[in-house]
Amino acid sequence: MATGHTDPQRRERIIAATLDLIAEEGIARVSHRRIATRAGVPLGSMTYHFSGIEELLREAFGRFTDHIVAVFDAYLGAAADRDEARAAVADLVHELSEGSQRDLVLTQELYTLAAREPAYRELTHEWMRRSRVHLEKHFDPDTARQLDALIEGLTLHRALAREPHGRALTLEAVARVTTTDRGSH
Amino acid sequence: MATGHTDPQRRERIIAATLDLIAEEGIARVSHRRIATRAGVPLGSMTYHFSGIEELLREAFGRFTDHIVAVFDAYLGAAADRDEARAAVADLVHELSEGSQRDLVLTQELYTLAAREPAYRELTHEWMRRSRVHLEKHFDPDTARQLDALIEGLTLHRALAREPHGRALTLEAVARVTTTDRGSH
DNA sequence: CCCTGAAGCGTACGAACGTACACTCTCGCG
DNA sequence: CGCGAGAGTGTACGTTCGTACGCTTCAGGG
Repeated sequence: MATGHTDPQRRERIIAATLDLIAEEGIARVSHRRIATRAGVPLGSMTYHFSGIEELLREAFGRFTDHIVAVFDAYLGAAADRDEARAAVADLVHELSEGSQRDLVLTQELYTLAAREPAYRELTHEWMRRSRVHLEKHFDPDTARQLDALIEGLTLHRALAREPHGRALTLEAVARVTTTDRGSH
Repeated sequence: MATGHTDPQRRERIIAATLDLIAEEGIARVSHRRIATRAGVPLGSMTYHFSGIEELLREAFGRFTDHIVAVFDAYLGAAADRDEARAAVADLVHELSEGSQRDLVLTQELYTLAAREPAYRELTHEWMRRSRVHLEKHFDPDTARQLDALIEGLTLHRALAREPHGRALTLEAVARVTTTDRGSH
């Protein structure tokens, strides 16, 4: 076609198509051609806008963490006190584990990359940092850290379990971790 | 070469090479040829022993879960009472998060597959079931479920964190989740 | 109105891929 | 000893891949 026109949306559409493809078919099936077809752009656009698949993946997961951090912000930012924060955490866990399959899959893909390549760990660090900022508004730093890990585990197990646990169990776990005084054993 | 001899170790070596390759380079870079080179077997062996990459992956991750469940058994099976169980859980979290990079990466790869394809979820179900069997020897079922999720989250966050938390924090989180009586908030 | 530089595209090439299948080799039976 | 059967292999085919690069198109200056 060669429109000769600058098209600033082109990059974004390619990135969106990349995330869709990864979510549906996995990193293993990502290729320039498949992304181009999905995005409705010519193959030549791929190398024109991105130096290679690696750069494309980094950008795509950058967009994804922006999105997922926004979800965290939406749920945790509104909480006014501890109890609201606890409820928000439970809502978040249930949203992430039974909401769009897309976010769940992309999260796992990102963790997989992060587990192997430090470059992607920057993204997960930022994500963890941002979620802790919210949690530390209501809980001390150690508790926030534990709670953050608990959110991760509950979300994953709930998403993968044959019979996902109910909201009551989520809330109980959150309450236990955020209860700072000593109980007997 | 065509030795004409049955070689029962051949399959196992291929599976081991597959796991090594996945751990080091990721699912995206798995191919018959690369596995064959790594395993020191001719290309023709690949299709002779396995109907295709899919079957190979299923078998490989089956071996991996056998291994990882054995690690769970080793840590949790020996605990004689609640406090030993708590300590074992902490040991397990720290072993998984700072032990071999290999197990960590393979775990994430498996979760990624499980998040997208139900077939792989069978493997994670069995894994979760087995770990709960151990935990339920010392804790009630709801607590075991929460603790199992906590283990997952603590392990992952510890493995990916810029500054991993110490054992004290792990133990505190475990204690909180396994403390069954009510504390004030 | 023409010219030019930037923006963007189509295509071709070499490498790597999965798979099929004709083939070689050895063991054990007769 | 000879030979059939089955285990295991080498190779060749069609496909798909990433990438390079010459080409087309058009906005804006002269």
